[in-house]
This record gives sequence, structure tokens and C-alpha cells, in this order.
Amino acid sequence: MKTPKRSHLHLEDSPPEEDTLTGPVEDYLKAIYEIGRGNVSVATNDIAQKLSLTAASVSGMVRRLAAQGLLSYERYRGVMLTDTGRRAALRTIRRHRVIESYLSHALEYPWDRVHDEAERLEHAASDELVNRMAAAIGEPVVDPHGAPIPSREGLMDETVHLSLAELGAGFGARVVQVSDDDPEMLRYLGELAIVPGAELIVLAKAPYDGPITLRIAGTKLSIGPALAAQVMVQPLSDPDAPSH
Amino acid sequence: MKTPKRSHLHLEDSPPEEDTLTGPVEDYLKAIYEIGRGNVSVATNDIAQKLSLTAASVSGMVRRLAAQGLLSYERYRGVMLTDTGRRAALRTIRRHRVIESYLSHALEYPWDRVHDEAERLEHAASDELVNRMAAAIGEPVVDPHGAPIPSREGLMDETVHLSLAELGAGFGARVVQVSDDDPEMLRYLGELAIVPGAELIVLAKAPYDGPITLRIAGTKLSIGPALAAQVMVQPLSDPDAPSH
DNA sequence: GGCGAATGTTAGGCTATCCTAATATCAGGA
DNA sequence: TCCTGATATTAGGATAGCCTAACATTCGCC
Repeated sequence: MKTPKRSHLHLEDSPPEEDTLTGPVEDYLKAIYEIGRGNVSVATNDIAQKLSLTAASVSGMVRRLAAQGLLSYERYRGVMLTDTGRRAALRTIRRHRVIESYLSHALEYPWDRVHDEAERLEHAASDELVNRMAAAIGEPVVDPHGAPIPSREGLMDETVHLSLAELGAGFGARVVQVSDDDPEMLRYLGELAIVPGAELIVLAKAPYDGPITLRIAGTKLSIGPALAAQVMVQPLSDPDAPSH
Repeated sequence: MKTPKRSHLHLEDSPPEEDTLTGPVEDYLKAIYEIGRGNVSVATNDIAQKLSLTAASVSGMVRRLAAQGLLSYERYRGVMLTDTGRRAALRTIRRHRVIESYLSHALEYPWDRVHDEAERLEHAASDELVNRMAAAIGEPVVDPHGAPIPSREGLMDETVHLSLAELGAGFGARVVQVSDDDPEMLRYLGELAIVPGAELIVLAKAPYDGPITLRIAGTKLSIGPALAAQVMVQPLSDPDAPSH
């Protein structure tokens, strides 16, 4: 729906200018993808916040990215990735998540530290390396935080999950994903055994944004709604699920 | 974990500027170390050639590095690493060689491709990652090309080896190291079984820089002196003498 | 012992990316 | 409709690295 006009030669999706993206450019594309879920218009200020840059810097960069055909941009109207930009973003996301998975599985990195390391390596690792890493650990489909890994072909599971905060009392669910960018929070979640794959049941929800009480891994505990909102879950079939 | 240990250095090497080195700066320091074997004055033009930059660029950069205390520099007189610079260089070299080894051992990278990948990763990998990689493959002491790996403490075996071109006819030797920056040459050496650890005997040396005939892995072959100069060997104690 | 070739440096410019400060546009309430 | 706060952009400048072209220094040689 939005492939922009590309004037000169028809050489765009073949091989060349893909790997010439700089680290910062990859970061912008990834941020835009993650904010907009891939195909929604994104505010420049949100990009600035996500990347910890000033809005002015983003305005400038976004103009250049548009000139390169990586996104479409109308002043004061936000930006949207083009197909080319989206592919580049997904390639970077794949690198990041494969690297995280590899560090975790093959090198026993603690899950609260894989993100920062991957953040730097994702710009330096070749596709070949990333693919070898993926193969070495059995082609994982999610990273250590449960985030889906785009395929080599650039396809990613876009399922939107319920957050634990939205789950009603009495419901059982399996943790599918947790937010990955706060190491401290990750350590805490790990201590609580709130990790992807874990099953839980919501025992009670205090009103007015009160704490949520749940049983997980045989333990009963309470967490605040802000934390619960960072935990994505897949409800289990029955409201009266067997909590084992 | 480290306090300065060398005696005659009391400048500011305490906390900050260690990890703040940029990729290009690390490349300069590494190149200077490798050209000068660590403590010899190095010509700016040689640095330029090694890094494929113009001499002018090197003059400028070298001035900045001197201002940062990473090397000492006198115009028209070449450059020498300071202790700080040497430590930084060795850290980068360690990263590079550990990464090469890891790629080769753990991910089955072919030996002619590890160099380029490591060249990019060495600037992005943390010390923790590098140390985990080293541990995972048994703390290797040489990289896949036979080059020594500096220890975590920054010490490296500085033994200077004989090249195959310098070995007299009739002498036996073990290959200890080959030059690592030409993939094509590495593939060729691999085909000939000229790899670190292999034993060979020089059968004949044609005069006037003529070809060198040798037996290796049960095969007789001839190589030119330019190639032989890229192969470092340890003579075997064949007639009488033990190695030095 | 001076001169030209070899070597090395400075001058001036370019790109990418970031910043701060000033300005422009948009959108919602009276 | 108009105003104002929120949002976004431009203007102008900094830094790191790189380049080419012009200039400076050193050195080897007769």
C-alpha cells in the first residue's frame, strides 16, 4: 500500500545497499517498528524517547531515512516504515533476538544481561553468524524473554497478547513474554519465577489498580499492576484451570 | 579488579577511558601494536597502509591519540604506544583472537572467514562475553591461525618465529602460525595442509628466491617464497640441537 | 654537504550524528 | 473561532573520522 516511488534504477531489493546501514540507522528502524508494531504511523517524539535522543535529532534523521526510502514521512505527521524499512527493521530484530537466545543458551548469560550485549552485537554480526547461532541452538522461535524471533525470511509472529494486569481473577494463564529492557525488573521477575512458559493462576485482584495476587510455581505472591502490565500471558482454556 | 602495576606510569589510567574507546581508535592501537611488536616506534605511513587509510588521516588521529595519553608522538618521528595504549591494544587483540577461536571451535566457521567477522565483533563484544567464549572452548592460547592470545591480564607470548622462507633445505619444522588477513591465501594454505601444528620438512630451496619444495602431511609440494614468508615455523630438533 | 626522493604534516572540506535554542504547527477547550 | 499548551521542526554548531592537495621535513647519496 505504500511502496514509495523510487526513482532511479530498479535495483532495490537485490543485494547491495542492505548491509550498508549504520548502527544508528538500524536503531531507528528497529525503534520505529517496535513502537508502531510495524505498520502504524509513529510520532517522532516517541522515537526520541525510545532512543534517548532529542526530538530535534530525530527530525533530522527521519528526513534522511525518508530520502533513502526506508520510511515515509510527512512533516508534523509522523513516520511509517516502507517495505524496505520494515525488512531492515525485522532483520535487526532477528539479529538481536537470536543473539540474546544464543548468549542465554550457549553461554549461560543471565537473562537480565543478554539485552545490552545483544544491543551492541546486533550491528556487528553478519547474517551468517546469526544463522549459525540460530542453528546451533535449534532454531529458537522466541528469545529468552519470550519475544518472537523473525524468520530468516523476515516473517514474525505478530500476535498481541493479554497482559497479566488484564487477566481477571480466577483465570489461569501461561506467561508468554516479559518486557526486556529493564535488567532490574528482569532479575525481580526471575526471582518470582515469572518467566516465559510458567503457568499461573490469578487468585485475586484488588480494585482501583491494587495488587494482583497469584499462584505461580506453587507459590503465592502479589505484584503491582505496573509490573503485571509488563508480563504478557496466554490464558489457559478454563477459568478453573488445574493449578497443580 | 585492576590497579596499575607497572612502575613508571602515574597518569590518569584509573577509571574511565578504558571502554570509551571507539572502534577506529581500537583499530589504530591494534595496528600500531602489531606493526611495532608492542614497543617500537612506528611510522605513520605504515599505520596508514595497514588500515587502508591515507597518511593524512593517520597524522590527525595520531595527534588525538597522543593527547589522550594512548601513545607518544613526535612529528616526523613516528609513534610509540604508552603503557595505557599497549594495554588497550592487547585487550583488543585478545578479543579478536578469542572471537576467532570461538567462531572456529564452537560455530564451525571456516578459518578463512573468522578474521573478518572478528574484526567487527571485537569492537562490540564485552570483556565478559569474550571471557565466557574463552571459557566455553577451554581457554585457548592460540587462535585458529596460530597467533598467541593475550591473557585476561594482558600478557602475550611475544616469541618471534622463523618463517618457512628462512628455513634451510633439509630442516624439519612444525607450522606454528600463518598470516591471517588474506582469506584466499588461507584457503590455499588449508588445501595444502599448511596449518598450525602440521609438521613438514624442507626438501629443496631453489636459489634466487625460487620455489621451496617440502613434504607435509605425506605430500610433496612447492610454494613460492612470498607465500613461505607468511608461514611461521618452529624448527624441529632434527640433527642434534634442541629448540632454543 | 647539498639536493631530490621519500616520508610526513597541515589546510581545508565532507558526512554522519548528535546537541541546544528558537520557531513553527497542531489540536482541544472556551 | 481563537488561544494556548503540546508537539514537532529548523537554525546553527559540535565532534569524530575520513579525504585531497599543498606544503614541510628528513634522509640517502654522490
